[in-house]
Formats: sequence, structure tokens, C-alpha cells
Amino acid sequence: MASGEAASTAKAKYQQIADDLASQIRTGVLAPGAAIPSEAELMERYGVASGTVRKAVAELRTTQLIETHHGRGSFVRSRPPVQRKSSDRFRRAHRLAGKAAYLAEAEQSGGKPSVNVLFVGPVDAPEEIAERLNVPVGSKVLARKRRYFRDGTPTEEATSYLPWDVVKDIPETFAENPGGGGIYARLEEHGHRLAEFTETVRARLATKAETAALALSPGSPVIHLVRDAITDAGRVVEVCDTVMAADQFVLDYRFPARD
Amino acid sequence: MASGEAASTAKAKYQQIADDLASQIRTGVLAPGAAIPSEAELMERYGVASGTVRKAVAELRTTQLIETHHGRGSFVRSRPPVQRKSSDRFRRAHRLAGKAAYLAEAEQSGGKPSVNVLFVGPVDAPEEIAERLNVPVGSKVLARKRRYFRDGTPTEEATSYLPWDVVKDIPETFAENPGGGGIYARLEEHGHRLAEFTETVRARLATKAETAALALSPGSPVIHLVRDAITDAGRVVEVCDTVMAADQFVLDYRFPARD
DNA sequence: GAGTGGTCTAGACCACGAA
DNA sequence: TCGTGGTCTAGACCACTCG
Repeated sequence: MASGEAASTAKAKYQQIADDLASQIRTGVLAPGAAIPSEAELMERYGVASGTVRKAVAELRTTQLIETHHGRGSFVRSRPPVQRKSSDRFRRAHRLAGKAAYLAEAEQSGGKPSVNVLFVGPVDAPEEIAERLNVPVGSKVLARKRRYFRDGTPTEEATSYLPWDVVKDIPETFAENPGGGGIYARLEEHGHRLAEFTETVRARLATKAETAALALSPGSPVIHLVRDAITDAGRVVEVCDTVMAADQFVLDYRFPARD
Repeated sequence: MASGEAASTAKAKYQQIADDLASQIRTGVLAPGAAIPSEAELMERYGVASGTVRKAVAELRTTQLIETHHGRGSFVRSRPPVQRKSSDRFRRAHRLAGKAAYLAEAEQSGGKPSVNVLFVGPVDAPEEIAERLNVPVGSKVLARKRRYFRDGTPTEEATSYLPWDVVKDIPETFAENPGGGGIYARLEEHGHRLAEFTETVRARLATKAETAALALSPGSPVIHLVRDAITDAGRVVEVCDTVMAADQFVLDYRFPARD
């Protein structure tokens, strides 16, 4: 029953099938959003067993060409236009104009942006956050967790952490909507004038939780960005921890050729 | 012969096996570099068929916990310390001190850095490069392609593109080793004083070619970074296109809270 | 209920690596 | 040569989705 010609051909059958389907996708024979043939159909068409077809389909899934839904089928992915995140997005001028950074950005990229505040309240500072805020690990800080969407699909999840002594006199920081210009505008109004930001960028595969939260397929990459907001006085008054679907974002930075 | 209890338990068997092995790895029962039990061994130990074991092992591979070598076995991956890339790494002071950027960096992270020049010569400018250099698509530019290693393992592959009229009078730019301070030092000596850099950061899964070049496992994420070097005169005199193994790098940026 | 993907079996043969 | 992983078969039953 087994087949002896498994790997005797130049390429594995499952790979040939995957390549064939991939080229149909790239040439537009299978358009974005279209369903690819069912596994039963593919078994018959290529004359192989179910396992082989499944492996081919799995290949297309890991290369992000399709997404599959249990009980419905597999569908060609449509790649939404990317959103750019520029280091200019925190310009004070934007804040004074009453625009939050994410809005100033998302508007440029076509989609309808929206935010969902998931949590606002005190938490014990996790280790990496505490270090950056220069407070003891486990001490009380304000966390603001929200999820960003574009055209209804989640793209990004961000949690801001602020030292308790900084926010305790700023009631707006506890509100779902901190008002025009966002948190940074409120901080500046209360004497915390922002001098610079630092951002730390990593890329990795999404965890299971992130896969669920951002509606990713398993094995999708994410960009993990951690930003410190630093005042004139040299104090870190906010750490923002962000996880983004990697295929949705491009980050832009500009920096001088310093001496 | 088939098993009806496939998904009737809370979790799939292959997932349970994967989780079991993963916890053994994380608790150190299986140390970095150690071989995990062979598939035959796992089949017997867990009382499942080969396909199930293989799926469990595949799971560990995509979560980057192990790497497998045909004919030898699967081994627990040792995660090398990450290398940081800071936006400070192009400080002019470094160049004057004769240090190339990559050396100044890699030295801080412990490993022994090395470079392999893969190609130096004229090429037709690809589209995205030509746009950035502001030259016609397909016109002649100098390409310098090299691969970076740390402790002998490849981490990064970079290609620099420079306009032909800029490099034609700078013989060092055609040499494998452009001399102390690198290409940027040579450019500055010839009147192209660098004013600023822009970097564009993307993350995605590695292509097959990148998987091979950087010795990655399939499905590994990479960071794709494109940098423009811009002179006082506002001209882009170099575009550097870099692909990095995502698990080896952290990018650091610093930027002012501009008005 | 019909159709889809998801898990699993119990084998087979092939290709690679090390002894 | 022998043990390893890689590919493949020809089925089975289960879970999800939709009409």
C-alpha cells in the first residue's frame, strides 16, 4: 500500500502540490478571498492520499498564502495595505492639535481605525517594566491596555504602564478616553514635559494568546515594541508595550549622523 | 484500526506530547544541545503511531524549541544571546576611531564577529533601491553584499547599494575591505558628509533562500531593515538592505519629542 | 445531514548520517 | 549496516459550519 516513490522524484509530492496552488494564487487564478478546492477534491485531482494533501495545505498556511477555517474551507488571504509607524508620530504639534498618535497614523493608511480599551487600573509592575520605570518590581503602577483595529480586524495590542505617583493627580489617565492628544498631552499639562522616546524593537513568532487576540494564523510573526517616554528631567513616565501583527506594519525611523 | 477518541479528549495527543517535551526542555530535563528521544522511542513511550509523534515534533520545531537534522535526530536549541542594534551605532566618533558599525556593536554582545564578502560589483538597480537612491530603475549602481557571522553561525545578510557617480572616484568602495571606519568613512572623506539616516523596519517569515543563507529553520521570522544614508546636501548616497535572524537581534532607537 | 477540515492509525519505502 | 528522520498510503472517526 505504501508508495516507494515517495522522495525519489526531485520534489516531494506535497511540495509540488503546494507550489502548484501557490502559483495559481500568485497569478490570480485563485483570487484573494476565494476558496481553494476542498481536500477531497485535491486528493482526487492530484491522485494522492489525504495526508499528502493536508501537508500541502499546511505548507500554504505557514507561508501565509491561505487561511483555513475548520468546517468551512481554506481561503486565499488578501493582504491588507500596511500601516506605517514613523518616529515622527509623537510630534508635539500633533498632540496640541488634539490628535492621538494612533489616529494621526492610521488615517494615512486608508482603513477605519478604532480602539477598544480592555483594562485600565492598578497592577503590580512586571519585571521588565519596573526596571524601565525605575520602580521596585511588583510595586503599584497604572496599566492601560487596549486593542487597536482597522476596518474591524485587530492589528495591535498595547499596554501602557505609568508610575502611580505620576498619575494619581491626573484623573483623566484613569478614564477610558484620556481626552484630546492622548495620555502624553495630559502628562505635559501636568508638568511632565516629554524630551525623548526610546523604542526597543524585536520580532518573533506570536504566542498562542497573541494568535487569538490578533486573529492571526499560528506561526505568524509579530513585532514587539517597547517604548519609554522620557521627560526633560530624565524620568521615564510611561512604558508602552506593544505587540503588532507583523504583516500589517512598517516602522520608520529617522536619526541624525551624530558626532 | 482508526481511533475514535482523536479529539474527544481535551487536547490532541500530539499537542500533549509536544507540551510534555516542551516542559522537559524548559525545566532543563532536556538541556540545550541534548538530543530528544527518537521517533521510534517516542512512539513506544506514548503508545501512539508515527504520524502523531511526527506532528508533535513538528510543533516543537515551529516553536523554535528544537532543530532536527535528517538522519541524526532532533536537538534542543540553545538560544544565543541577542545582539543589539542601536541608532547610536553610526556615530561619527566611531568612524573616526576606525571602527565599522557592525564591529562596534558585535563586540558588546560577546560573540566573535566575522564578515564574509559575497559580492562587490555593478548591478542594475532594483525598483525599491532605485527609488530610494533617486536614480532610474535598472541603472548601474555598486552593490556590496556580505554575510555576518557570530561565532561562526550566520546572523545577518546585508547588501549596500551606492550610486555609480558617487563611488567611481573612490577605489576603496570596490575593495572587499573598504578600510577603517567602513564605507561611511570613505564617503565622508570624499565630501559626502552624512547628515542623517532613515531606517525602515519590517518583520516577516524567512523566504527559502533566507532560510538557507542564515541557517534558519523553516518558518523562522526575520527582521528586514532598509537604511538610507543621507548627506548634508540631502542626497541618498547609500541604501543598505539587511535581513536578520529575528531571534538574534534587538533594535534600539532614540528620538526626540519633536515639536 | 452533507460537506468541510482535524486527528489518528499501522503500516510501507526512501534518504541521510555515523559507525 | 543500522538507526535516524522524511514521505506516503488508505483508510477511520471526530468536530465544526451551513443550509
